[in-house]
Amino acid sequence: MADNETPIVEAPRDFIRDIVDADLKSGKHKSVVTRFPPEPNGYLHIGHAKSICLNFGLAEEFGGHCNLRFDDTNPAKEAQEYIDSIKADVRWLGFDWGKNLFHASDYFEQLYIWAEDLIRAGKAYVDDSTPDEVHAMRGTLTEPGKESAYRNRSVEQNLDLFRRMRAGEFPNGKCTLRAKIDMGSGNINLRDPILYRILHDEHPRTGKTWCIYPNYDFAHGQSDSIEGVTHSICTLEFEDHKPLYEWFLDNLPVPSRPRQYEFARLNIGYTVLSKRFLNQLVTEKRVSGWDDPRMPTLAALRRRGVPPEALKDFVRRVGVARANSVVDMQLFDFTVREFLNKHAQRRMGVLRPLKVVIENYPEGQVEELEAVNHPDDAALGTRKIPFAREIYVEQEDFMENPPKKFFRLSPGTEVRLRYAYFIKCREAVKNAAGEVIELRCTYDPATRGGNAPDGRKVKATLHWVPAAQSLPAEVRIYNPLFSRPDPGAGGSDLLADMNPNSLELLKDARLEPALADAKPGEVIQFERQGYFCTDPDSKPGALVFNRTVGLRDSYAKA
RNA sequence: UGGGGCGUCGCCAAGUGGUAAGGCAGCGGAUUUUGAUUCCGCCAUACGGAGGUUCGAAUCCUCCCGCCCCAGCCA
Repeated sequence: MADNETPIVEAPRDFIRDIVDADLKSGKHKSVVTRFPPEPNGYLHIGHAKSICLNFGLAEEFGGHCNLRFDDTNPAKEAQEYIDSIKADVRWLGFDWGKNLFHASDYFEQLYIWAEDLIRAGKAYVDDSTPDEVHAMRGTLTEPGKESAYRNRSVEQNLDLFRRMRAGEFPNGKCTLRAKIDMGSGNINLRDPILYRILHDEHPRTGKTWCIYPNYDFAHGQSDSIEGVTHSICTLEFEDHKPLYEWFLDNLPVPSRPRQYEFARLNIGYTVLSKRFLNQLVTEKRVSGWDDPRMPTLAALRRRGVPPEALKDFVRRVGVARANSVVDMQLFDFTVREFLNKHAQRRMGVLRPLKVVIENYPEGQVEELEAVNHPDDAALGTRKIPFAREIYVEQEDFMENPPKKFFRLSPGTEVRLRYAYFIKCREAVKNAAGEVIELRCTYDPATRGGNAPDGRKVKATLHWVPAAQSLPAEVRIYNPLFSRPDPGAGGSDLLADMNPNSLELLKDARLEPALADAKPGEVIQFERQGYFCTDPDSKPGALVFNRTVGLRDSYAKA
């Protein structure tokens, strides 16, 4: 692409940006501070990309900063592997948290002090109820809860018990620290929420320092406040937690007053964005790993060849709003194709080869034909492709008894071989089973390069590779992981909704020789097929390519 | 039947009292050595429904309908 072709993309507008804009203009805040707060209990997926782009994007657009903060308050589920992958994924997307890397665990001591403050103020108590009792006394959606028998312990006793919880005197589940709010609230989060639970688990960062850990509600808002976060942006399901979020800010001597805003999480047709479920797929080995290219994780999209620029553009096009929605996968495919069409070099690869013998082409002769690397960007140069008597074309480019609108090869028709010659099919050779295994064709030497001096036209141009000089390769085609647009809908089993044909392995593909030099991560268009990149499994002599996305195909659709 | 949200074209999504942006998808057509790309054109008398206020409503009021979230010592 020419350097001067920097696309001018309009800054997105949405209700959150409007709020930030207004807060800055009114002087409520002099700069914006956001945060992306993942829990390191799995890999990031495309839904997180929306949050990352929103939070980091806001900081960039309004000249503030965005913290990367790990919400690591549950050592039972969290691991270093996830911390590492999350950092790699955020960087891959092109965002930089600079010095602003934090962890909820950085604040464990401060949170503990604040918990004691609450106890001293008579606003928190240690509850010895069992988990079952807590559950039973919480009430239901329509009935109020009941107050715990331990609710009115003295401040001294609560302090003593809480300190002993911290000291490790009690086993997991023996007791909890609860806020004393309102067991009759219609908002269940306000029915004396649990603040601390006992967890004798090793924490990825604090090791064995703690055996009591704060819950999300007791950690999140205070962490935002400590960091001076101005706009704490989360998804809709946390809206019910906002009164609690504010209750802590109101009742604790916190250093700043962040405000929470909620937006609708991203959903995409034919896919599931749930860390819990993705974790299950990995654990049960239904996919090859978190980066199996069929997964919606950022690691998988990267491996599949999706450029981060395309992902960001996708998120921009989806927008930010408060209405639950399911975005068409076609929009995602579109953004990927749009970027790749502009940037990917062109090559030829035959996915399902059919041998073609050009009977009037001299035996043993090989010539080099020139091909352009990008039809719209001459600066990307050209390459040579060897042409010989035996070549391969795509099986689907031949039909013995073609329907009306089939422009490709069939007995008697003439087509162009891209960058090469016109060829005419004389005969289809079949095996005992009646399958076409070879085409006998003739070529017109006068059409070298692809144009006929007599001006005659052909209706199709086919891609091809030379038989002897092409490279064998395995090509992996990825289809949606689910066979229905709304997997799991109506309570159906997610596993049962999985697409049995999500992975197609084409082990006999043949690629033009120049593809031996394909660099890892470089995405290339196989003309008339789609965009592909080498997989980490690829080795010289045993090439493996992933299909990032196919080309639009108006013929196949018709 | 408690609390909190949301309902604008097949899918997203602007619009916040002045007479329905845009994108994807779809459909025509032009160009094309990728049935790709590119380019032109078409695509909501209508904003969940019913009333009401107003000169005027998707935008305000009332009632109704539908969908989503909440009863983890998960986040």
